[in-house]
Amino acid sequence: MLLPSTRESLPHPSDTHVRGRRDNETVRITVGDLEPGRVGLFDPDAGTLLAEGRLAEFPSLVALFEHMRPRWVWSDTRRWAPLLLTAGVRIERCSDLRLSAAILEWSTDADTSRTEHPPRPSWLAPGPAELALDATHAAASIPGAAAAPATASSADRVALFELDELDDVADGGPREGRIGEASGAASDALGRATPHQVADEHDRQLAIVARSARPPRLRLLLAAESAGALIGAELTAAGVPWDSATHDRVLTDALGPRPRPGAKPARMEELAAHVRIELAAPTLNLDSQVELLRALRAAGIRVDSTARWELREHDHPAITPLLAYKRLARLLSANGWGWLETWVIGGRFRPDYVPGGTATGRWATSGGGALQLPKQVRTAVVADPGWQLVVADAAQLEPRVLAAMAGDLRMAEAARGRDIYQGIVDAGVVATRGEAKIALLGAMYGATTGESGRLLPRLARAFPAAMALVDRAAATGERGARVTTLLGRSSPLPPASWRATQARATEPDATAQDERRARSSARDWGRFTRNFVVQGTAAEWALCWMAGVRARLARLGELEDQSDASPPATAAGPVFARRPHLVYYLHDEIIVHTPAELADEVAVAVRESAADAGRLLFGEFPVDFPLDLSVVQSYGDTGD
DNA sequence: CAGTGTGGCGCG
DNA sequence: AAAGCGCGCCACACTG
Repeated sequence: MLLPSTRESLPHPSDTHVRGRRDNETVRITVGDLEPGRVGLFDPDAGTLLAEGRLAEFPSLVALFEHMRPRWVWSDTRRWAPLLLTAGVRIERCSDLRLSAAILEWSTDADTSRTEHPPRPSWLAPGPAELALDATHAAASIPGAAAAPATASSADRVALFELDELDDVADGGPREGRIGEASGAASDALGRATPHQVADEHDRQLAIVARSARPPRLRLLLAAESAGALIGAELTAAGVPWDSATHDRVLTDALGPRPRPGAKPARMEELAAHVRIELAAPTLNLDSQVELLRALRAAGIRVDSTARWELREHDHPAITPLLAYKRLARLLSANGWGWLETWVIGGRFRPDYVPGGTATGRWATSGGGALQLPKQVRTAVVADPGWQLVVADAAQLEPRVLAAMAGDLRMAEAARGRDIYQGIVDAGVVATRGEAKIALLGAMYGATTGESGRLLPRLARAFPAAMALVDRAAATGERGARVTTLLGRSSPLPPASWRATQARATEPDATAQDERRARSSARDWGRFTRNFVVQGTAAEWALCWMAGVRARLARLGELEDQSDASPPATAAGPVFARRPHLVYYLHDEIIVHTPAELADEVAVAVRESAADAGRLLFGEFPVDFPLDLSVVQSYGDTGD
């Protein structure tokens, strides 16, 4: 087992005197603030304060204990991990209580009715522990999951903060908004937690997990989520190796030389002039949708928007230069010289990752647009001298996840050892690879019309189990209930406005329009929950994959530390300068920056981790997760 | 004038 | 004409 959480580690021999602990127990150490500016490390199982010191001493205190390979338990990885990384201290594993609470808060797997003592209120979780809203949801998305006959007692529903600012929580209504998002008050509370409070919260969470219907799955999810949080902090610390000169060349080739502030690049001006002539609109500002739409219609081009997909359908001499202009405008505003100056410092792009930042468990980023790096500028991602990039993405991850979740053997068979879309063609389900792709995406996204909708029945006939899973998830969402991923992340409830719309349609004086609107919004939410179970479980696979890669890279790095075959990647910071390390993550794709002589071993580690992730989630179910993997100097050289 | 909403487009 | 999910960011347009 490679995932930090699931590997039981032996305490260092010299630690056995620290406390009488069985060898197979994982040591945990909680981290918190004792008073402003002072940090404490606490052993909750021995009840001992292990160490305390000034905030500046925190990394060296952690370093003192890391050889015991403890699980570091803290409120928020985004607060604590950067302090360690800038000081050159790497840890093996942690528990992020903020992210865990966000998952457990809605974990309908947790059954509070079976215990005399409901979980203690949390100073951490921003909402009431609504633990039993929909007993059937688990069965809807987890094969073989038993529905927990749980009802939340009112004691579970107390507001967890005794803070007036959180009135909206105290009413006990469903919380809306982003997963893992903390209010200002919550952030303050997080910052002030003592190591003892952190320990209490951890105990509370462990108790919820233990009472849940599927403790091993939730345990894996929380471990993976926490590993992800650590990786997110490490990705920022290491940064994406970025060659600004290459980026500048891309910009100059496309746009012309960098213009003075306020001016448009030469290529854009040329194209704009061209468009103005063709539209006979000499003063047209192409950046204004309003003006542009008016000018297009005045020129006899019947469009309802200025969107590219719509413009593309028209044959008019203004269209080609207009589309070229829009493409350049996008490049300039999203990833132009301004972006380069703001986001690339010292040869590294350091985006701010937000692990668990979306409803489905995918990550978000804030600033820099790291998850939207256009293919065009990926040539600027270049390994340091003597280093290489191992770029890998999981081929058709979501359909494979769906096949495995649903236990659909025929679909898994179509995927095994090949392109799943081709496999579907070979199985005689549809005629072409293109049709297979459209049909499968349509199944996961909830298409109803067009080519996709037309192909769905054939897919359903060939793969009834897979189709039934997503259809069930959609039906659950249409009822306004939650669905759950394989490991136990639950979807949010629809907003109050959604419920109001549904309620209105059932009133005696409801109009046809009320009913239509209710039906439409129910379908909308059903498409969300349909996709949630697949996208969310795929995100879980990716977290496990990445956690495995991280663990294996750490082992390679220990060896590499002894050698100096490659020059250090000093811009990667003190922890990673001589070790292969993750530098980029994009839903189903990773990049490892590695000393060149280790690239082949890294590639093996990445592949083995993918296989491990499949087994962690799906056991021996015969599904595979092949990777498209390349060892390159530049991200632009991967061939896709 | 700042704050908010929307269209458009990049990524998976 | 966006059929069909999840995001973030930019510029423009509108609101108060």
